[in-house]
Amino acid sequence: MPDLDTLPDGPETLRPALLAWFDRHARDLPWRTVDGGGQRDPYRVWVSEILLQQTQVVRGRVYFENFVQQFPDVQSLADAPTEDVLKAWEGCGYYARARNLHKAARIIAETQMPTTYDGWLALPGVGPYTAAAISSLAFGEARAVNDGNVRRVLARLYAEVQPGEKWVQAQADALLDPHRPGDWNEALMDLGATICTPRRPNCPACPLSAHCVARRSGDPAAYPVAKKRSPVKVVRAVALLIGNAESAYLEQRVGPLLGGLYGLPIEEGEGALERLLTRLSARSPLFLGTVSHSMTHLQITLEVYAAESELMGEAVGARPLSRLDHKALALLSGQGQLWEKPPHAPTQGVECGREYPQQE
DNA sequence: AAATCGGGGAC
DNA sequence: GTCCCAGATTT
Repeated sequence: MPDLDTLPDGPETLRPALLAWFDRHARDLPWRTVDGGGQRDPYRVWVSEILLQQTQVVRGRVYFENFVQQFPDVQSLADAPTEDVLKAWEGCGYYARARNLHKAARIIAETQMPTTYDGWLALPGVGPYTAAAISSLAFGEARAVNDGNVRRVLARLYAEVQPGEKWVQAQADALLDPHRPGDWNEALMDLGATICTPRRPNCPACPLSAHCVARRSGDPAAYPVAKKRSPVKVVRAVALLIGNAESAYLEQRVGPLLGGLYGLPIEEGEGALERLLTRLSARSPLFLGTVSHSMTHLQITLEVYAAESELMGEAVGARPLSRLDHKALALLSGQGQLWEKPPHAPTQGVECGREYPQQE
């Protein structure tokens, strides 16, 4: 016969414990507002869930407030140009979220808004987590979410060192309170975000501490083990600035990386500067400096040159730009000396800098 | 199953 | 520097 003292406690024990805590400590967040009938606006729930993918709440909140003010409903979003949506997303990262959100809005405007998990899952940018979140939070469907918070909380609750996706979903499904699915999902996520944190969980404040196997083990932060990461790729590229920090020649990027955003013309590899000059009919390049930009899987070093060309610049502020391009443009704002070549260029050991003509 | 896709918070 | 963040999509 198994030792009952070491068995994890069941749903009947855990549900009331966590929900009672949630009723008192739920975070006050703008997408949680309800109407007179106690219902949430599915559009606001949807927008928030897309914004919060891999984005911390404090940060997503700022973008959410601005986004729903500019696009208060599905129709206004569907009617907007993609570029306006990207501009509202500027600086938030993972821009495929904005592109897919906009694409889905146009699909909804042409058909109707889904009301079920399966319906939401069929839309671009909506995966298993987001479909479960929207269907439970806005429509009361009994679907258990599986995000980073849920994974960590359940891994500790059951002392599972390497919780797989299937395992987490199975535990989440079993624990979900079918009477309050939305509240249960948010309770688990609030707990993970405020109490059961990655580095130093605040176990004394946790409503589940008496039931947590990882805490009983003495080192709850050891669960789960960190996921392996692929090595960061190092990239070197050259950018050309025609114009100045306020008005410059920009290109719209294509492809998955920063796709849809605008930025300085860029080339990679051998002869990058020469190819840029030829492609843009530019001349008299002057080295402005380098900017380094780190992303999760990329470490980009950009050598920025200023050059002259007949190409017309445009107002930089009107376009959506990545942080990388804002850094590159900032070289022209607070610059000191400019160089014909990078100071570290191995061609000669003598510095050959010269003053750049003052811009008026 | 593993890579790719941003940028920043917290340590 | 590390790991992580209300993940989804592509390879």
